[in-house]
Amino acid sequence: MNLRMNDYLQQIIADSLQQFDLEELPEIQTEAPKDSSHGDASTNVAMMLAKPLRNNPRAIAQQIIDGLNFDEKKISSVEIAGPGFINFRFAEDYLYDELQSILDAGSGFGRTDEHSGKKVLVEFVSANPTGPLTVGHGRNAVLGDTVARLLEWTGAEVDREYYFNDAGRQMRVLGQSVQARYLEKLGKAFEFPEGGYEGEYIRDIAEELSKENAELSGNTEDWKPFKEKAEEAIFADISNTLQRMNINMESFFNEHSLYADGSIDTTVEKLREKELVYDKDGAVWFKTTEFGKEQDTVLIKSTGEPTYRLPDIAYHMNKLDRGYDLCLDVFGADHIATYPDVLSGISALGYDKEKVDVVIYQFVTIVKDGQPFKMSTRKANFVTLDELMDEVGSDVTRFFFLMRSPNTHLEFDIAQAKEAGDKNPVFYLQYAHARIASILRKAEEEYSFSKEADLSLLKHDSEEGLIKTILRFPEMVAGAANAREPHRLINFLNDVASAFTGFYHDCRIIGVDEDLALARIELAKATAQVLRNGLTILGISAPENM
RNA sequence: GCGCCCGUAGCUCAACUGGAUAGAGCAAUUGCCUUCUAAGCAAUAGGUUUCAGGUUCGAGUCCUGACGGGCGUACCA
Repeated sequence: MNLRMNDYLQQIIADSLQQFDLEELPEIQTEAPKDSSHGDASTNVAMMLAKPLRNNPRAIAQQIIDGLNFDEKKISSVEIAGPGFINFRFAEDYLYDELQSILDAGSGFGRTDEHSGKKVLVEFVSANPTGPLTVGHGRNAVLGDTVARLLEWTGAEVDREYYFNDAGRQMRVLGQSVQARYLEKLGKAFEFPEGGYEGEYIRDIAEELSKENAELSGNTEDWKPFKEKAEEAIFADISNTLQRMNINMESFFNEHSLYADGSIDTTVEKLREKELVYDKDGAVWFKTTEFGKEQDTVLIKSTGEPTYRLPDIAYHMNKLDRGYDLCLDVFGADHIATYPDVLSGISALGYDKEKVDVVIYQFVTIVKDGQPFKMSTRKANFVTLDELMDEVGSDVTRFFFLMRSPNTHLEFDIAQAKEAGDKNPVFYLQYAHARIASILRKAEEEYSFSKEADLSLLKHDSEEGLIKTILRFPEMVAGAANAREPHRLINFLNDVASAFTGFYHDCRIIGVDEDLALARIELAKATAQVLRNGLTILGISAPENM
């Protein structure tokens, strides 16, 4: 069903409900039944009214239908079914009009204006630059980017931001690791740091450095130039990986800037003014018990170093200060603990916590050689996203991370992803698109296109079924955007491809009567358009040939 | 102990936020390329939705309690 039809149905049902003396109108839900023999749309209002009206649902449904005033060009039949559903069937004229509107909207079909005028910031990836992005980061990266794309399609103005911290202990160890490899390279005495980074990329960076500048100090206190070089090289690598995955960040936000501009200090002071902060045992504590937590939380350690919560709070205030109406954070289930504290912090300081939302995804289990594979950047035990993309390309990579609900654990079988064959459901979608493109190329040769297509010739079940399916696209995009669940769109596109295949099977295009052929060509074009638009949202290519 | 997520076909997962007969893909069996792309299609088989209660016209979905798994619960990020 499409959104306009949805609105229309709700309107005429609401009008009919006027006949009952209701204190308040129930929420009118309309939906497309799973089983198309039940019609094209159905509502359950009659059942919901059974209790307040003290009548049986089927009787109420009949009264609602009797009072229904509908346009026969849109609705062809209305009937009661089952326990009290009211089922609507769309008129053919309506389908043809809507099909035409898909063709007219073209690459814009599926866009809605629900969030137009809204500024949204999606923060994701946000891996510290200690090494290349691994398959472990993939779900975050792809999910964040695709949610951003979905929101753009509902009208929002979206910025993508990468948050990082280049000042912590991790980064010091990184610098020292590079330094050690550098000294090793020059044949000098070196000591590899405790818990250092063992990856080959560290040697590469050291190698670079030794070519550029062989005068660096071997003094272990002088690790900073090594850290800087490493950060630069690793960020270049990360940016490159992101670009390969079709991800473009508007900004990189360095946690350090929150110290530099004093926001960290200001945040603590403001919380102290509200008496939400106190000193104990040399540390600074945040009274999270005021917000329902069992314990208070340390904001600044007795060493004087803040815990990550403090900059997190300051960072979110910074985002809201930049005028965003919605700040979305994307992170794995292991980071969930920080989120309530951030909300407590910002709302205590007068910010609207409704403007901060989070997309949480469950862990990815990497399966390699049939076994679960534990990755560690430090121990150089990982599969990078680049390696994966070298094998399967970015389309498959993106698709794999998107095809499951963020809410469930994702099993990523490297071998299966590499097996670029039938096991890869992404090809099913791309294949449907390529097949249509091929048909359209052939049709160019066969038909003159001198007259306008008469869409009302599309009367076959497979034709009407396909039209009804692709019409749901805008509704599906909006639903996936609001739920922040890209996999819904994938499921839908599978339905589209499958409906098209049915049509392809039942209805030939080339070789039939020209008028009918022209109408079917339009339907094929509209289908390709929906597939293309959907794949665009997913950041996946829609090939003309396969 | 407490909190969050999860438990659905042999395997990996859906089920449009409470709807009608729980669906796909792999794997299995059987058929289909002299006609628009067989990376495909058609068909068969596969289920007490972990278990036990409850809420209501109606529960895979909500509530309670078991059982099983993952992640948190740090002066680590």
